[in-house]
Amino acid sequence: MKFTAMLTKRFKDTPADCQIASHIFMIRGGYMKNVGNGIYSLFPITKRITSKIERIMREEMDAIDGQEVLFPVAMPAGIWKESGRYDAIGSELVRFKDRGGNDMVLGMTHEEAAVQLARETADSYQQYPFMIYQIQTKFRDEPRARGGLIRVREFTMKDAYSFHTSKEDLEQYYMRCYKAYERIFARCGVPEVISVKSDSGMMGGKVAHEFMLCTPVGEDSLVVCRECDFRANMETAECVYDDLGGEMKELQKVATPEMKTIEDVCAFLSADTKRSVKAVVYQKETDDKYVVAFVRGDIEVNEVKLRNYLKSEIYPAQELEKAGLAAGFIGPRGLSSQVQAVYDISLKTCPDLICGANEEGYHLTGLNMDRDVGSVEYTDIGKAVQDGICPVCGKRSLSLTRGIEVGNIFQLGDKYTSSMGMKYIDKDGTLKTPIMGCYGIGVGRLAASVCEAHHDDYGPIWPMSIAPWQVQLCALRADDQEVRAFADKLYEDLQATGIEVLYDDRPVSAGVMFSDADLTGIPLRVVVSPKGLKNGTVEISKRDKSLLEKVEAGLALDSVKTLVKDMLAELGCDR
RNA sequence: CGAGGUGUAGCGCAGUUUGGUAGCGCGUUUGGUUCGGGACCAAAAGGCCGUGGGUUCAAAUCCCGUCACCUCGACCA
Repeated sequence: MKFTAMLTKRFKDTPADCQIASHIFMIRGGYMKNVGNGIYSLFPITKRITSKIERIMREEMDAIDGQEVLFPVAMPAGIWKESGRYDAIGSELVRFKDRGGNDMVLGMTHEEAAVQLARETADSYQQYPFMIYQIQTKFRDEPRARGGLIRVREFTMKDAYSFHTSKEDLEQYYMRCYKAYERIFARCGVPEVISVKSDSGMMGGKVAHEFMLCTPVGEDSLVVCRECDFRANMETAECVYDDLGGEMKELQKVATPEMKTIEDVCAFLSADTKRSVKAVVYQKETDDKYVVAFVRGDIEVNEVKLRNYLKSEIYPAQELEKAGLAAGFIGPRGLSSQVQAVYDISLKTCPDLICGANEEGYHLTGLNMDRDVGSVEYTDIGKAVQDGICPVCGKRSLSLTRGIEVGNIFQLGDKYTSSMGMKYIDKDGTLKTPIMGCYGIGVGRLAASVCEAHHDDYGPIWPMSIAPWQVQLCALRADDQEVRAFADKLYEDLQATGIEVLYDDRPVSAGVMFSDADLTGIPLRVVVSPKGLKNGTVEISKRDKSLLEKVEAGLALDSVKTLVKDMLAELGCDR
C-alpha cells in the first residue's frame, strides 16, 4: 500500500473526548471514526488489524474442531421468548417490530440462535460433541460506551457454542478451549492476559472464566494472589479472615448521639473498625422486602455475592423508617422481624463487637454474635481487600488490580437447551437434553487492549502478528530521484516476496513521516534516504526501539524477510 | 438512571460575565524556499456559533425547552 493512495488522516492534537492511550492513538492515527455513541466506522488500517486477529481466532477455533457458521444479526423475538431472555434482559437488548408488527431483536449474543440451528439437526448422540462458532456483529445498547473500542455498543465478536452429552465431556472441551484462548492471546502479542474465575451472571451456568488484560484503565476489579495461582474477579472472589482474638465482654448500651458512620462511632469509642458491625440496607426487587447485610466494619459489601446468595436483584434501600430501621444505628440484636438479615463470615472473627442498638442515638458494645444474637447462618458477602488472606494458599498476599475483559468462557449447562427443548436420542433410546458451553472474544476490544499493553508516548507498537502492515518503508526525500527509484524497487521486491508493506512515498519532512509512522505502529521500519544511499546503506529499525541498524542497500530485502519471519515466529505465528 | 461538564471551520480552542452581526493555532488548497523527528514565507477556501422558541432595533452572548457528546457513579449476557 502506498501512503499517498490511502484514505487516512492524522491529528496532532489529542481529541478532547479521549482519555486512554488506545482511544487517543486510534483517533489521532486515523484508525476509526465515531459515528454515534459507542458506534464506529473503521478505516483500512484498523480493518487490517481486526482481520488478522480474526484469522488467528479462526485458526485456533478450527484447531479445536470448531465449525464456522453465521447467525443473523436481526432475529425474530420468538426464540428469545423461548429461552426467557426476552423478558429477563433489560434495555441492552434492542427490541423492535418489523413491518408486520412482529417482535424482533438485535443479537447481543447468540445462544438462542445456536440452539435453534442445532436442535433439529443434532438429534442423535452420535453427532456429539460439536462446536460451532461465528465472527460477527453484536449490538448491545450499553448504558454508557467509553474508551474508544474498549466499550462500544456495536462490535464484532467471535462467539463459540459447544454441545455435549455429559458434564465430563463439557469440562474436557472447556479446558481445550481455555488452552486455545491462551494461544490466541499469545499469538496476538498479549501473553500477559490472565484468566480469572468469574461470576456467570445472566449467562447462567456455574463455572466461568474471564480473560483479563491487567491495566489501570481496566473496568473490572481483580483479586490476584502474589504467592499462588489464585485469581478472581472481585465480583466472585472468596474471602477468608483471621481470627482477631480478644475476650468476651458484657453487652452494654452506650449513647452515641449524631454518630452515624462506623468511623465516627469507632473514633468515639477508641476502637478499631475491625471490631464493629456495619449494616447496609437493600431492597429486593421482587417483593420490596428489606434486607440488611451485616459485615465487619472494615469490610465492604460485595453486592454481586449478596445478589447471588439472595437469588434476587437488590437495590439501595429507600425510606428506612418505613421498615422500622434507624439509619446509622442498625444492629443485629433486636432487629425488626420485618427485615431479612444476612451475616457475613467476617463477623465470626471477633468475640466483642460494636454495633447499632436499633435505636436512634445508641450503639451496643461487647456484642458477641453467638451469645447475643444466637445461632445464625454466616455467608460470604464481603469484598476482598488489598493484602487480604488468599483463600487458596492462606498467605496475606492478595493484591487488587484492574483489568480489561478481553474474553470469557462459560460452562452453561442446560439453561438454553432445556428451555428451548433441545433433545437427542441417546444410545439407550431415551431422549436427553444436551449441555452447552459458550466462549467469546471481542475483536475490536482485543485490538484496543493490545494497544493499551503495547504503546509508547508516540503511538501503538503493534505485534508483528496483527500489525496492519509488516513493514513501513519510508522514503525520506521522496523527491530525490535516487531515493525514489531505490524505494520504488524495494517496495516492489518486498511485495513480490509476500511481505506486507506500507510505503510512505509522500514528499514530506522527516518529522512528519516519522511521527505518522509512530502512530501507525508498524513493528518494522525501513528508511531510505539520500544520506544512506550515498554510503550504500538503508536503515532498518524496530518500532519498539530494540533494533536500529544500517544495512547494505542490496541486502535490505533479505534482511527484512528474515526479521519479519523471526518476529512472527516469536509470537508463534510462523506458518 | 443519578451527579458534573461541553456543544463556535475537519481537529484543538478563544469570544459568552458587560448583546452590536465571528476570531486564533493546526490541518486543507496554490506558489516559492527548505529537508533525518510534526520547517518557513505569501495568498486562498472553509462556520445559520447543536437545535426549537422567547426577549430585543440587534443574540454565539440573556431567558425557557430540547437534543447530542464526554467524565464519574449505577448497570453490564
